[in-house]
Amino acid sequence: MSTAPILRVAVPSPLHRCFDYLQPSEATPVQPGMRVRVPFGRQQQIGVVVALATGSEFPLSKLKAAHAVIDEVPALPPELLEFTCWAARYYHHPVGEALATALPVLLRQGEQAVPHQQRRWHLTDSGRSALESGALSRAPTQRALAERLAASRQGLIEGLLLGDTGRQSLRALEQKGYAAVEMVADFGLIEGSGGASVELNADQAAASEAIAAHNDYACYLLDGITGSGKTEVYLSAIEQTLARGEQALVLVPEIGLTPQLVERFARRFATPIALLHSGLNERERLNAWLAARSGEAAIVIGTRSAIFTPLARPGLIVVDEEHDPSFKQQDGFRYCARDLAVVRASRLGIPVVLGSATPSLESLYNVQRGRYTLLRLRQRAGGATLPSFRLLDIRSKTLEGGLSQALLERVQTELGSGGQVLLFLNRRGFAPTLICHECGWVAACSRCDARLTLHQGVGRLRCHHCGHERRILQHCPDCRSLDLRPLGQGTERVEQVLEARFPGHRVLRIDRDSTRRKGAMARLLDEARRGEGHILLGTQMLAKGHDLPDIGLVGILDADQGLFGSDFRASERLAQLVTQVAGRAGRAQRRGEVIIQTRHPEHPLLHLLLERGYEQFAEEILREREVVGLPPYTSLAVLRAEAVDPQAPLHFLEVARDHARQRAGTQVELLGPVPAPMERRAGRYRAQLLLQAAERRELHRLLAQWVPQLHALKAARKVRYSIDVDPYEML
DNA sequence: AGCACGCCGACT
DNA sequence: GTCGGCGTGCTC
Repeated sequence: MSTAPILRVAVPSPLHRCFDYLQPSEATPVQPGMRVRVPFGRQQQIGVVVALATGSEFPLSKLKAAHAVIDEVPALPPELLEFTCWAARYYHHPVGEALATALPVLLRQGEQAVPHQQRRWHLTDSGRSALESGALSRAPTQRALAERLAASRQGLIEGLLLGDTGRQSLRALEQKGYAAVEMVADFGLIEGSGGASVELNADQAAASEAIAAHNDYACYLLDGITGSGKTEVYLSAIEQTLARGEQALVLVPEIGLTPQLVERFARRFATPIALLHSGLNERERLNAWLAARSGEAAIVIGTRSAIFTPLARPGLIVVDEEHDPSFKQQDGFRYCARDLAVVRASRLGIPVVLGSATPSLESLYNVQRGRYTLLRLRQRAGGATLPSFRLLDIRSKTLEGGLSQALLERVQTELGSGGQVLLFLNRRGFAPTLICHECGWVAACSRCDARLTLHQGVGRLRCHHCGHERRILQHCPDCRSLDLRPLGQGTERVEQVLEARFPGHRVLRIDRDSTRRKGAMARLLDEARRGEGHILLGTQMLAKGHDLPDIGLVGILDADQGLFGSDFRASERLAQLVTQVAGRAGRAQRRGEVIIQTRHPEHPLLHLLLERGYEQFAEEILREREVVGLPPYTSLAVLRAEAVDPQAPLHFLEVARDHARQRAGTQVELLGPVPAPMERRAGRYRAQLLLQAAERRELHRLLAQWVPQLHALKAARKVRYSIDVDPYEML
């Protein structure tokens, strides 16, 4: 005799465990991955059945029954369910919350997992003969409708068939039995036209063949300098995936999912493509998700969270710009989609391609270790040469809007010869500081340990850390002086200076402020591509793989921010930024030039990067990381805490640290706690405790015991805390 | 995280 | 006399 199984349910709550339930009374067969509505405390929750069990640690008599089973088929297929649970364990995040993040919001809220339905009309056989016999000649509207239906093979969606009128005529056709309606799923997919195909160069062909050589798990690092045509390799590999009848999942950075990229895919493949990005509403997101799950979508392109897309016939995963920090989620469930892509591919037994012109140190390390296979693209399309580099010492130089005279003159000659210029400054706004010239008072944020940035365009002072905003002051609150001056350079201010200095030329400013409105970015880039003699001025947004016009001169206004960051990844990021921005220079016949302004022209890292290139630079930084024992040679985790009370975070972290000490061997080092580099943010004090281990295994052994117990500590009640495994930023 | 229970201050 | 502050404990 078999008893009904017990449902092990992950409920969205910050608790690191599952809850057991009895099956609901109507005995639907329950499978893992199905959603259930369950009583939880005094509330109701929607949870996911993680497993079926024969017993429970909890007294059987106290088990409650689930209210209802929502799905007939598991919302999460077994592979995705197990993968997500694995990720929750790896990042030490509560399973219920991890599963909730993996599900589209509508499914989290209990909606049925069905795509949007549309009414599709087609002509019946009798309708066809009626049309041929001319029976509709006296009803012109009906006749027109019937003719349009006759011309379409699969029938027409009602919205497309009808304008404002014609509804009655359509009903008439239906009543006569000439037209019939059916409900069809509308996944909102893009239908590629296909056709366009490009001849690959030798490097590209070799890379694409390597990827397609066998279809087991293998991880490839596609290291291709800017303009070497990485996308063509992806497309070619995907082509072979599709030819096997399998699906491809493509992950791109947040800013990388541009209409140009989508067009490129659509022009290449005559297949349905699903997009998953932040611009979708919840219904569209669910539709795309379902299209991937059903296999309706052959290609799925999405940002970070798309790594949790169910796939009916997975065949290949691609991660474009794999070094991009936006693959790491910075709050809640702090996963890294690039790392998870490798894990998922391995579990699925399919290849994964990580592509970048500036690979992350982690990936290069994995190549050295023989875990990844390196594929190199060394030729630039169209035979374009790499730009030349020049360091410009700006110590004791007069700057005009952050530009030295030497750089300004170079801009002048470049524009004079009809070339375009790209200037890079990683600081938006007009000026990063407003200072009183009389007494030295500076405008500071009342809620953060930070200065307010002056935004002259909107006439406000803004905190870039908490969003706090105020009017621009007319006089100093300390000494009443009217002499308040902006100090330092932001893109807004440089824009003004450039406009005054080069009146005949268009300055296109591209930063978060100028591209906030929908489509603004596309319009600016469009103008840049069409025009001549433009100056492009922007923040790091410009460095992220957009299709830019040929640039004759690239200027980096201030390289020093990246040279002395508090974060151990600062130099890696600077090198990636410089290399990516420089990659915009000289793509066509002419050799471009990159000028880097610095107050540290002797800095060895800058020289290494400019003289030997990114790869050598990366090798050197890797050696340094090995010597000082930083990732990827060690594993890190950070426990962060914040509270309004200034003492509470440090106190909690001390208690937590002592708690960990009791169960940590000598294998895991506990460093700190220390206040965060910017201690107060949005009115809360922040601190962090660093955990470091030579063996990832040891770190995880400790975290697995320790993290679930933290919530029971008294000191935890007074703070908000989070655990970050493999942190990207130590802020 | 929610949500309730429970035990001490200023008010219709 | 109550309404309500947030400390503490629980969720199968």
